[in-house]
Amino acid sequence: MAKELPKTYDPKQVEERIYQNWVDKGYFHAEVDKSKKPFTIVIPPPNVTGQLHMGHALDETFQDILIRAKRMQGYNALWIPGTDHAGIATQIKVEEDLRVNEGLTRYDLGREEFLKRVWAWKEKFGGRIISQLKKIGCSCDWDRERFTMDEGCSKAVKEVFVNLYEKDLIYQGNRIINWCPSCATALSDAEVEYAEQDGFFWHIKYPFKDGSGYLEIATTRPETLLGDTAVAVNPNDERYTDLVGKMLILPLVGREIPVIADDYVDMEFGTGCVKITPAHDPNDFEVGLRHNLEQIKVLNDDATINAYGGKYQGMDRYEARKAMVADLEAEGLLVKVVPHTHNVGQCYRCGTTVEPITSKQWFVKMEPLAKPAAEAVVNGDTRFVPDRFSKTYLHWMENVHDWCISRQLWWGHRIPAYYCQDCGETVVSKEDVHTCPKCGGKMKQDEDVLDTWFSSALWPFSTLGWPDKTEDLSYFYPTDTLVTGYDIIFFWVARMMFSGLEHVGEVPFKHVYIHGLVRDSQGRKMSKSLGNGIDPLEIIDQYGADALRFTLATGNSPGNDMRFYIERVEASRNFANKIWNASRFVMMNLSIDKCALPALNKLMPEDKWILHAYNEVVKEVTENLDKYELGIAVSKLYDFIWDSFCDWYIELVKPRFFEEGESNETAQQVLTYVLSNTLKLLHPFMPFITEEIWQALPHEGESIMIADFPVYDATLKNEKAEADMLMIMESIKGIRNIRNEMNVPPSKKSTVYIVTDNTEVFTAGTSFYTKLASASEVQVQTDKSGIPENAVSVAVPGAEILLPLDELVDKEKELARLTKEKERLEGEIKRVQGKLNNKGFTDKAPAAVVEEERKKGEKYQAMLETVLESLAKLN
RNA sequence: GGGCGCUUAGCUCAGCUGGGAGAGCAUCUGCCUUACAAGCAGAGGGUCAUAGGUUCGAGCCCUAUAGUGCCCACCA
Repeated sequence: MAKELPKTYDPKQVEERIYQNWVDKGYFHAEVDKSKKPFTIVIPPPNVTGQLHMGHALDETFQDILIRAKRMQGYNALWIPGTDHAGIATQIKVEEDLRVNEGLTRYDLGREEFLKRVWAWKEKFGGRIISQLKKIGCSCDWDRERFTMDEGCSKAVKEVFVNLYEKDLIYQGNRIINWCPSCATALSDAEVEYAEQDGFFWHIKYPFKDGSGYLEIATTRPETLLGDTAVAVNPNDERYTDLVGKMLILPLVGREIPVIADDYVDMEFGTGCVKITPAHDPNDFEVGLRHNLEQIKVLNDDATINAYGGKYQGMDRYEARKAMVADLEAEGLLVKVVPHTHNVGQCYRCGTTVEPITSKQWFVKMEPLAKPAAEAVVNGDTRFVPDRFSKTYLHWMENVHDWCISRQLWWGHRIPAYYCQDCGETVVSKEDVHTCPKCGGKMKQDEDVLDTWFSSALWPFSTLGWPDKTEDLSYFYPTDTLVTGYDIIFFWVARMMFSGLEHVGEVPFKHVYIHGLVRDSQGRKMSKSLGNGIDPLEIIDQYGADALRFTLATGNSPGNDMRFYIERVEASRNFANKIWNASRFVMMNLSIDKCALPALNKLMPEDKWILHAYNEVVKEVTENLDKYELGIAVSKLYDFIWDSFCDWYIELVKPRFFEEGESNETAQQVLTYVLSNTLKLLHPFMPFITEEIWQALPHEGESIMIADFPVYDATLKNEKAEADMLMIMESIKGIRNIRNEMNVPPSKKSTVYIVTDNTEVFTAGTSFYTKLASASEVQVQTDKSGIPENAVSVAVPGAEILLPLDELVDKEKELARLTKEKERLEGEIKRVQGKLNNKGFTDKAPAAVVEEERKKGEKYQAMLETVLESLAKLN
């Protein structure tokens, strides 16, 4: 029966085989089963732009931990995998690829051909991502793999669009939007990132038409002057009240524009006069609406000056800026140039400075949708972990603007709106519309596609079959936990929330577990440009998926960023190896073929202790998992396995393997039971190694991943055994400590005398002293008769231990050691006495706490007396 | 300008509802003890950012300050 395993754990021999077996057996697959409670997670679908990075590995590790734990706990656990078409991001990638490899643009290929290329890209990288997820160990239901542009998702997108349009929650309008000149598309507010930039304030004279002087305005974007249709001042600004209504001559252009009064102008800022360019500034756009000003668009889609620009036509925006400033200066209209740093909006995909531009786009009316979405978090239908992110979420929900959803791209869901070529009629429909219902003319579909997040927003229910009323949907929805990073709360979480509520009538998930970013060893964000990214696949290749997962799960608390560096992975790999070797030890001593607890009355003290400790870990880990304290749970398992099980229990139990009989067999049973069940607890975190070992141990069932998660067992609770063993372990440590400090080599054995009132406990521990504390012989007695005078004494809780090490003892060292110990104990006693003498403490603190202190005081006092006695003897 | 974090051992970080400061790595000492040198047994190292406050008791709760990071915001 005894089995031999290799000396070190080699993940490469194990992971692929095990994963394939799980897949073959269909363990990942979930079907509606009303006899079980569902537990559902939908994956944040990775973009098909490229490959997985460490952030994904973190995200997916957390999800797999949760889903595996729940599956073992008897839930019908479903984890839906998939990928996201990632509109702009993917299109940029493919265009780049096209440019580099073929020297072509998408226009060279044409829409249809270009889309073929993107689909090919999607097949390649989407497939790669899925295989990477598998390498991490993700237990996704691969039969349910989805893509945000597959048939089902497309159906859901159309349904939602038409639905919202009919409810008047989607509208088409000519409004100011963020325009990326490089991507040549509109962007939503969320897709613009603001970065501080050094720029200038150009102070420019705007002369009055009647020749009576000028107004001085300051601008950071002089080129927009071409589109000015007014200059505004604050109505309460006494400097300018008389001038409101007068006409100015727009420099360089010669057009007449009025001076208007509007509250928006801050009198304190700049000159108090603001040029108004309704077509190119969001504020000015609003002012323009209030004052009925003309919108003059002066930029083309590529940010060059359009026909309105006269001599500047065709120039790039910055080129035009330069030329215009020079011309203004030549005309004596430039007053001064002042350096100025300000926030400039940039495209979140390509980094190009965006231009606010009025444009005809599609929008989602947010206010009616945001309200219930905010409410659902306020009333706790959906809870953020950690809670502080609900504030971030709510602030966004309460201040959100209408969502610009149309994109001038080719890759994405085509907007289901059709326009009549003849009469201009607009029809929004789920089905293709070819002829105009009004005039019978030819219809043409809108050229634009939807924001990629429009389809991501439907993910929790589009993946379950919505809009059809499927059984899946009614059983698995709402999903239980969404796991994602704080960086996409606005992009994604918020939008899923209002979408789920609006279209399904229920929140999309009950909990949102938010994690932070994975940073490099210096705390920098991992990025391509810095070249500091670490590829999770390389880590897996080198150290194994379990080591990677353990590293990501440990030392990490919800919502906080973490640093990733190789030393941590090594420590995790070492832990895996530790488990491996402990298991080797168990197996090489194994003659039983069943994993079961022995009768309680056969248990030795150390058995009772380890079972008690194991049982406590079961309880704590379960609680930690329920509270999403994954980092705490996994570190408790680490401590239990390494410290309690390996360093103590295995060592304590070794003597029993030198003899045949019941004690030997009991030890085997306890070892097997504790190891096997601890592996179950650890399985969600380290699925591969736990499976590999579990399979090699006596077990029932096909796989650890479908075994029952351990539950707390009240019969194993044994505080007396715990206290007794702690005393024994303390005394072993005490002896080892002394020998260490005296530099006694382990080969030099000595007799150990234990003086105690508690002879029963310490006698039970006799065999441990020979094995673990280099004792040649152990005497347990209640007094000091027969013990050599000059034995070294060590005080431990419950006993005094004496070691006749006379010839080895360095008097000076021993004196120093005892003095230090005396001081330590005196300090402890002082602290405890201070507390106990404090009436406030004894009166107000819980009785149990007071009692505990009292016991400690007694223990320390006894130990101190022992030390004092030894000191006296030494002097 | 608002909001939210963080500041604990040399480094990276845990520390759950307030009750004797922890881990990993690094350093030092001694060990190839028949599971493991990717290991074993030990040691050193912290005024828990600062100042107040609440409490019998504060790393933890409250207030302020400093440093640092992130998010949001239409001052041209």
